[in-house]
Amino acid sequence: MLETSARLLRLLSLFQARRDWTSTELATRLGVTTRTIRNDIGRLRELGYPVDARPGVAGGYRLGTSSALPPLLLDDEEAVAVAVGLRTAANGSIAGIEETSVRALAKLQQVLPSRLRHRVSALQSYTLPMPSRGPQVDPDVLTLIASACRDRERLRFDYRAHSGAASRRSVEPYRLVNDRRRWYLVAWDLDRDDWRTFRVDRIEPHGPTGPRFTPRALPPDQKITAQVARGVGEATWRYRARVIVHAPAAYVRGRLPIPVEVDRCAFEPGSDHPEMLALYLGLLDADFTIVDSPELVDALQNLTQRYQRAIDASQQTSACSAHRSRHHQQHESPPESGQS
Amino acid sequence: MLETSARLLRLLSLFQARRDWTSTELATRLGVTTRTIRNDIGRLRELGYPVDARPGVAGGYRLGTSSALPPLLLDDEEAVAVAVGLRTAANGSIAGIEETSVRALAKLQQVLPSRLRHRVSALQSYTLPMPSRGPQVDPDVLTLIASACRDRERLRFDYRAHSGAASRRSVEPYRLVNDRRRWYLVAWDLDRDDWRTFRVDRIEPHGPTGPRFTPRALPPDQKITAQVARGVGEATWRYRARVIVHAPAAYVRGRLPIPVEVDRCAFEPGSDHPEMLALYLGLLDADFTIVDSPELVDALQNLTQRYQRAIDASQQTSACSAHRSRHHQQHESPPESGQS
DNA sequence: ACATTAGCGGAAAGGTTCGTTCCTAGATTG
DNA sequence: CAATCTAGGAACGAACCTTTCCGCTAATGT
Repeated sequence: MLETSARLLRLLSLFQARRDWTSTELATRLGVTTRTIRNDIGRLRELGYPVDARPGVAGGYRLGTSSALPPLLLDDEEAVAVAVGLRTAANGSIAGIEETSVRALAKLQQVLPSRLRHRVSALQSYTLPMPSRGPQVDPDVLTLIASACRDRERLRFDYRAHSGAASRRSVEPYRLVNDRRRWYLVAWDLDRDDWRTFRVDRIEPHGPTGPRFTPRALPPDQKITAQVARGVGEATWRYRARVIVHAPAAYVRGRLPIPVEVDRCAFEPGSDHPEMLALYLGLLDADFTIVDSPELVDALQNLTQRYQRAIDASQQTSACSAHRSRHHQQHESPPESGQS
Repeated sequence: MLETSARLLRLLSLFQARRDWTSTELATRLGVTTRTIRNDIGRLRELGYPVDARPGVAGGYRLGTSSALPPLLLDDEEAVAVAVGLRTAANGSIAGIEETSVRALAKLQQVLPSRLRHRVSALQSYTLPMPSRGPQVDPDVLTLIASACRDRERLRFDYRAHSGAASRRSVEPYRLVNDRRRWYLVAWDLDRDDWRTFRVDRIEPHGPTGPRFTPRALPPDQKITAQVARGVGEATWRYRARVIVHAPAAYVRGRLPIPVEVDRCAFEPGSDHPEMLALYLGLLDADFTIVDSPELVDALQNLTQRYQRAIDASQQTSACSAHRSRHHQQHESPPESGQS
């Protein structure tokens, strides 16, 4: 009866690759009678996957939308696309689905053939994704931790504390929490015998995941719950400005996919950081005026000055080598404006 | 023996939800004997899904990575995350996988329960995604066209020509081609009786897809092939600059996830538009010098001036109403710097 | 070293299911 | 009206599935 199961899977796959199939097409492709196909269709329906059928010369079978998602059968390229999409989503390009993306990514990563895994990381390294302030989180580390949480496996890593000192930790990972661009791991620290919260960007995993553990009761209070309650779809921004753009509303709407009040050209974009906002506004390719947002004005001033310095320095084109030596000198010391 | 097929599917699902399972766990969950589980594991292996098994007290079963991707069994939230991720990927946040993302999206969209579809679009509307120059393409339109191509169904839409005049078209869609941020549809125009290329952002679909058609031979020359040959993973940027950042390489690497030559702090970021590059550099929060890239210098100058104007206008805070009237006046006319 | 836990797989029994070959009926399109 | 599809019942022989036993091997922890 292995044949039957395989055939059902292939049927689902075919229905996802193309929408309409006649029973004769399916029969020849799977090497069985049309009667068997008919039986299989019945089986699929019994399994909960509704198959629409239409008689007549333009008829055929078609997989309908069920209440539950059928198994997805992806080919190599599509799998890579999904993985890459999830990684960028996990990185915070859309507010509210980071955690879920990481979970799905952990699921996919575990069954992803290694050759595809290489393609995913290769693709990502060529990417200049969502600009972000603050340190980047390695998606591999993220999925590793997510898997460990899911499978309840101990985790060992080096942790750079705020002070800069590194320490080796051994924890039981429980939750991965996302706040704007930052990721936190809530875990039971085995050495300290207490709950700790770690910043994921400071975690450097060490060795394979350890043995499985039996979960403890999570602390009831915690801001974990608050974080989780933030929920899907609730976009909250840290900064919000009111801006008037000197261009038709339709023009603005065409460039920024956010709701803009018509015939006003005034809108209130939000962002996690005023500098980000400034950059978005720069993309509008239209003049604008800021209403009541001193942070944004500051950010603009900051950027303008920095750009001006870059322009001045670059005008003297032969300055290349000189600058290079100057930078070498700076190399060991942190930049003037450190990360927040 | 529908039971058996359903059980295999559930087994796969369980293996994706958690990694390790003992046969007793699986047996109680599925309501069968452990011997049956053992048989099922054998079946899975015969189907090509390798199941690792380890004896002993810490042992159990675990789905290994096969050469082919097993069917993905996602829950609601994960499905939404995948859909959203694919949409952003299709929108061009990563070079080279746009077409594939749209294909996968079409596949997913067709089997996605309607309640999830709503959640996806709801989430997207809260998004301020990849900043982009040029008009945005509606992902719904994109997937609709992709489905029509795949299923060989006629398509009817209103098309805004470059001149602004709208016309109703009826076509046989063949290929969806992506060039940087733009999407093109290669189709056979039924009214003109010839091949035409349409810009997707100017397409407004009309009514459901029409009857199926038998495919014609695609023109052999065409730049279609060249576009397709661009292939996955080959990241080509339109502009490329050489920049020296006055900060440690580690600092830069932490903020931009791209390869940076160590101890040089010089790197060559690429982007589709010099202005984009300028904005990315602005996010580094460190001074930089441009080597040999006049376009980038121009872009910087452009931005600086625009920001300066915004700052000047915003300093006089009471200018709000004055500007508002000025903008009203401009409202019907396009902005000075139109879209390219 | 020993007990415990887990997977491995053969054999046999019994009931069920499968795929096929027929056939007729109903719906839709052109 | 003819062609083209799906729908589904009947019957038959072969194949398959689940279960119950059983002894075996391999890893782990005390």
